[in-house]
Amino acid sequence: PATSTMGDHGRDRNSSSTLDRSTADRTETEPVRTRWMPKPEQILILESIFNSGMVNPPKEETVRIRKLLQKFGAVGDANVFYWFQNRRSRSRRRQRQLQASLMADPRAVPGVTQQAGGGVLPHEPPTSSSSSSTSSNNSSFPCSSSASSSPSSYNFVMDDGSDDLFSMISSQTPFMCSSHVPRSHHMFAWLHETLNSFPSFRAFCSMT
Amino acid sequence: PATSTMGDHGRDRNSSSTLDRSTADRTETEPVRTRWMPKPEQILILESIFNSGMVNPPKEETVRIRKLLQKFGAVGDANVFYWFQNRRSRSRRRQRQLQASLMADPRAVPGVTQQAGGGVLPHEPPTSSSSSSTSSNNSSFPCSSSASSSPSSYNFVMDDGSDDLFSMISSQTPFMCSSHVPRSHHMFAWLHETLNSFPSFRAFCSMT
DNA sequence: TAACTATGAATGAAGG
DNA sequence: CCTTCATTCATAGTTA
Repeated sequence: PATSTMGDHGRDRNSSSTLDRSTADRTETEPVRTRWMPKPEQILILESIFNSGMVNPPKEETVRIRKLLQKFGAVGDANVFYWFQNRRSRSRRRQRQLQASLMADPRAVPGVTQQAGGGVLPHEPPTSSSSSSTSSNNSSFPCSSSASSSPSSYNFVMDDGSDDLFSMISSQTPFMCSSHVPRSHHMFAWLHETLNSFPSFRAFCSMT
Repeated sequence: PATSTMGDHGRDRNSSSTLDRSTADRTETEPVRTRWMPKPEQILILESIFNSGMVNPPKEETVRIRKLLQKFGAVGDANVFYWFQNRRSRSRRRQRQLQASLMADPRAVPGVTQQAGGGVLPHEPPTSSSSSSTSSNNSSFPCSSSASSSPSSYNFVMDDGSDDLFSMISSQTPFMCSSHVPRSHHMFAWLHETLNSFPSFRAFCSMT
């Protein structure tokens, strides 16, 4: 009872009908629409296909993939479609961000330097040290977008497979968490100054 | 220091085979990517911005905010992005739950009704459910009360121990408004007022 | 120590 | 494609 099987890529009625929450009823025919949770085997397959270069399978291919995945659990065409769409999107964004952060701090090398801090969107390296605000990153990758040649057809991009269940390079860093907690008035001083950089703030202040 | 990975909270939906991407073998070096832990000052700022009405800052603004937060500790754009998204989502959820439980039994409108499992959650401020139209009514900021009246004993003075102030502020009631970029000074109005509840802030301002 | 809570970080599903 | 929402996973911190 999950798997949305919308036959077509396009639309699907499907309104999250916000039904009752809570109460784990024992009732059969559960109305609650739970989302598809791809099983590891399914992810493996999807990931493989994606990394093989088929990042945007046509409908025909999507159906085939779905049938394949179905051997390991219920799944609909839509699920497959969405999966590729999201994978594509997030992969690209991740890539873009990686590039951007790499530009800001060339020191971070692929080896092992990931740490807390997060990134622009998906995962990104820390921000450690005093990275002066130099980053005004732009769109940073010609990427595929330009190739609008064939609609909904193979789009071999050879993503470097930045991440997947298997080639995940564990990166851990000792690193110290600078617990630099500024004194309160220093904070205010700084905050005040910062806020003043907002024209709207100055306007507001002069208004009162 | 093994940090066993056997937690297994939640996870594990009937997965057919024995294979799980999350609880699988973590035999290697600890891949524990520590997650971002916003500092009190950062939370104050984020909360302020959120409560000012900017519940969904555009990318541009997100970067701005990140740079601001960065003064108090390492943080990435993604962290900010996630923070707002979660804040928004959970605020809404609480709202829904509140309303639901309110509909079930209008009589119970306690501020604190600890109950196991299914009760009302901690209070989240009123939210005129998009009553639409005109009246923005209000203006009553949640902070108010104690703070403004008299110097309600804020022993600032101390150079360092004034952190506890932030925890007070951060728990103040917020109000949600439509997810639009207000582009106005509401944000600053709220922030300004909030900050003014800090004697040390006022002192600082009058000093410059 | 285990259960619980709050919340950061993903990711499935849509809307535009 | 992009952005947003809802749900889920994972964990630092707290509590009994």
